[in-house]
Amino acid sequence: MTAVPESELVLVLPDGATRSVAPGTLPADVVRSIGERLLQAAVAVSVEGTVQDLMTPLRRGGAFRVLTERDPEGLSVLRHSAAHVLATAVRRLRPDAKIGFGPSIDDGFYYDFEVATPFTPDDLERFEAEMRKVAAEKLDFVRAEVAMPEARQRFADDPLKLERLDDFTDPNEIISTYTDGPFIDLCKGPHVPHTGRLKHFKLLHTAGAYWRGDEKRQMLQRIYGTAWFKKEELDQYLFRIEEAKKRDHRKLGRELDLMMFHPFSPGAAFWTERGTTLYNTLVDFVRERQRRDFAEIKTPLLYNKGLWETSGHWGKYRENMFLVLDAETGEHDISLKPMNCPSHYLMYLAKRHSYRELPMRYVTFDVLHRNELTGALSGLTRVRQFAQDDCHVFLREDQIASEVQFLMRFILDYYSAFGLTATLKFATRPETRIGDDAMWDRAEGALKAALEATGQSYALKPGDGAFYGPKIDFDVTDSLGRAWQLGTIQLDYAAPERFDLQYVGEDNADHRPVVIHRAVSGSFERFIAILIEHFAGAFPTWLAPEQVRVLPISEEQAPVAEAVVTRMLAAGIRAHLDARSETLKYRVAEGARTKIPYMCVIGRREAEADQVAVNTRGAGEGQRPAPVSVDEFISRVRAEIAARRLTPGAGLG
RNA sequence: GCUGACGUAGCUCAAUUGGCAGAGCACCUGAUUUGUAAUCAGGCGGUUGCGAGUUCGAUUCUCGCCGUCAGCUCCA
Repeated sequence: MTAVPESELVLVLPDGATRSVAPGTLPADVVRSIGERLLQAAVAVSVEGTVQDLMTPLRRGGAFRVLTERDPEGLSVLRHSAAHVLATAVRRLRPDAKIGFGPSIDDGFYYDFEVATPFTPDDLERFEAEMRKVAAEKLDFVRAEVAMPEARQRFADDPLKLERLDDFTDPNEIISTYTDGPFIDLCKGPHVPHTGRLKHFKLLHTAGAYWRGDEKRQMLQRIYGTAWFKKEELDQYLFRIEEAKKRDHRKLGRELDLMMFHPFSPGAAFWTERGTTLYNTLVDFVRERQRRDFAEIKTPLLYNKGLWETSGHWGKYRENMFLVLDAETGEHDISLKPMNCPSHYLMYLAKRHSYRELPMRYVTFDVLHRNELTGALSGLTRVRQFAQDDCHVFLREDQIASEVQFLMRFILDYYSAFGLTATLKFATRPETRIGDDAMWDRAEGALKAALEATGQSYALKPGDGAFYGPKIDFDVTDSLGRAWQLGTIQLDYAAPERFDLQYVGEDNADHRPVVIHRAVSGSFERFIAILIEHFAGAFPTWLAPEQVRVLPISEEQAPVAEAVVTRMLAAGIRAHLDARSETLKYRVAEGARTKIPYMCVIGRREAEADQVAVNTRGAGEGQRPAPVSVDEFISRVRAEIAARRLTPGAGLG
């Protein structure tokens, strides 16, 4: 090894070789020294794990990796550049547009513009066509580092950029601009070498977005797009969007006759007979799991505002509560409950409790109302009326670890019953919080210890906890790979104070319990939406509103078929008869479309032998159903339901 | 709440520049009694989301309201 002057940067290549270069050297030059062809393929480089582009001077040494189209880190660089290409195109066609921010995001990018008249779908097409021109021109992305006065001068005509420049308070911070052709933007990068690298992209839609995410500021016009290195990746992405649309619970919910909505009650579902069966089956499932260790209670739906003043909700969240006029006082000082917590505290307060009773777990499935903004409503995932599997645990501080472990096991087991897996997030003390540091140390320590005892991996979300305590969030991933935040375990030290909750300890003195808020499904409404999309409407037999449909081939078998249905109902199977005067073909097609797990056909042969010919969902068209004795079929389906198997298969036996 | 788009039969969708609102499926009736992914025929079904305005005439143009969707903001 030759001695390297201290001022030199040492770059360690993946194969262990080193290069030493002067600070300020461009990565492009380093890559060229490795190979001209590598330079052609390079998208950006990674220095000590930080992605930077080829035209940003090197300021530090360390592990040096060249990123090509094969490296996923390169994708966000491409997308960010795509945003600049979009802005370049927009400025060509709409020179008056002021430019906001244009970052890369999951699956794509966006750019915000301030324009006098909003964009139309036609504009979007013209912008995309113009982007293709900009890409074809292969304009180099040129980086420049400028001093503040110069930067102000360059962006003098763009108030959005000038405001952005105000954020540069640290005089040592580098202000950089990127130029591609005539377009210049204040931007720290990184970017691909030139616009020609952008090949496979599509503009998706426009939307309004507040400047700097502040609803008090003006609304900008945001354009969303997606970009990929390979055409197949773009096609796959667009295909995935289409598939997701087919599974949309709002569409399937109507097609499968599960629920509906009506303008007279926005944000509240009407559950059909089938949907109600599904809903109740789900609630029964939770009930069964909670039978031993939880106490289900019901509390009132309406409360005087005094309760919300005590809980602290009246001041801050009143506008999200449905207030009811009290005819006697003439005031709106009654409200529908938006959550169950305070009512559980009142139940707890009604008696003196011994340390021996703890942990005590109250659970309630009551209807809750929250007056969500109209623009926030969306199908079953964001509603005004819903129910939670809402539990509050009252416990001693020394029980936190074991309780958290218990609840976590409960939640994860619950998800796995649906074939859903969850990732865990550990959220710690936020900026604004109550309680002293010692309390937070204890709470976070206990939560963390319990988390780690489970052996589950988790991500840390520092500062994302509730204001009253740390929490564990459960993000569930569905069959399309989408993540949904469902379950939560939250430690609460504030509520026991506000409500003056107590228990009598071993020492015969009063002590303050801790409260844990726990939800598993989040809300049943939202959970059902996720289940519909996760299963694409093809529910496991135990959840299916209609589990078996019995089809007599002709009128002759109708009485036998009806008797078979009766036997199935008696065995606890949700069976229906379809003896309509339609062809078997027609009835089978309809049953398949409705995603019934089993269709039992009864012809002359089956009727004589007390058998059914079973069509199993998922076996596909043209399946050759094997005859099974009615009793055998019933016992197999019962076993499948009892085991809550995810896919029907009893008939294939 | 904000920005934009949209709202035609139960559902999915048509309807030249403003000129008699239509199809498929579903539903009803009849025929058919069917051996595995939509049998045939006939019929019912509409104050074109609601309310104003412009016009000889409005599904079509304008305004307001309601709702839905894509986002933004919010989600105790």
